[in-house]
Amino acid sequence: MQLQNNIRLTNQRKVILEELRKLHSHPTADELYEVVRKRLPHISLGTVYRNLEFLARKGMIRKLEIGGAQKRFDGDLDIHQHIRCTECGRIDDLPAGTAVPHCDREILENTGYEIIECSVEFIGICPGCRSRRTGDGPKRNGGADTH
Amino acid sequence: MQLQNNIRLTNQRKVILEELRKLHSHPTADELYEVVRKRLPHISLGTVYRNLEFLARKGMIRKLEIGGAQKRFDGDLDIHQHIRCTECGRIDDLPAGTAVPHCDREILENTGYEIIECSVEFIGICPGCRSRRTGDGPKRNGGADTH
DNA sequence: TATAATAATAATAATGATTACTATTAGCAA
DNA sequence: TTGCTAATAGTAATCATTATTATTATTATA
Repeated sequence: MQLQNNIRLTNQRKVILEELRKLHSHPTADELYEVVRKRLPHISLGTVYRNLEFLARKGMIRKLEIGGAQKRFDGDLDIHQHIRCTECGRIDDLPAGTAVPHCDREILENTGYEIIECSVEFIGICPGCRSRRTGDGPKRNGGADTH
Repeated sequence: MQLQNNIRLTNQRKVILEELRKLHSHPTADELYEVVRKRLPHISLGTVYRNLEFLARKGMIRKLEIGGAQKRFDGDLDIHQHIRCTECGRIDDLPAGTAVPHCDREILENTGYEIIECSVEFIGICPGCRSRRTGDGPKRNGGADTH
């Protein structure tokens, strides 16, 4: 069995893909590594990095084109935008159609760029961090979950 | 003379701010370091990093909330969006009003986030890289400059 | 099924960007 | 001027990611 032509199905690759698709937290490579390690205790972090890049290149997962110190990945291929918390780095999905940029095609063409994608990212403070600042809410990662 | 209350005006800080404001290339810390070094040959890279963070925190420059491996800074405080080349990392400005996202305020409020800003980033391939791929154009960083 | 070709792996080293540390210097208020 | 202290230069440390390499596992084919 193969994932598709020319793609070897290693157990590591299968588990990485399965676990990423289960999560809705847009994990970094090391976050996913910790999850995958519960099923494959001897997997190496490099394997997680390599497969995330590989799967993204094959179009099977999304590598998020957003800010922040670490790369983040998304198993959900449906078009949707994100909102990121500046305090804790948490990323939530926005429902499809929430933020549709008005792209003036002519002006874009005037820049000479060949457009590949448009990324709309909202930046704010998540419910968890907001209540943590006032001290009366959930202590960690509490609050809204758009899933 | 001070930049404003509680802000010491060191020569390094002054030069960093001046040079960043002159540039329209959204430089990384090390790119700006190379420029500043021409005026202050003994300045340290750490000083550039520290002051860029400092000036951004004071609202005197913008730290760009966009993708890519390195942080980038902008001396232009006017609201405008960017377009980034996936091949060379070059970032150009889009004219104000080019990409105005349709933000459904209600839906955003439903996520519970306190919105700080909305970043619209177009991702594509710049004219320089496009012609480099076909081999008939400018060899480095040629092409559109929206300034 | 056995075998060969080679892609993928684990472990580790190396790299690149950024931050932290520390003794010294310099900006600014009195 | 003097003193307080933030800022600096130089360097080390950290963090995320990529590269290296010997070994293992997957797949195509005999």
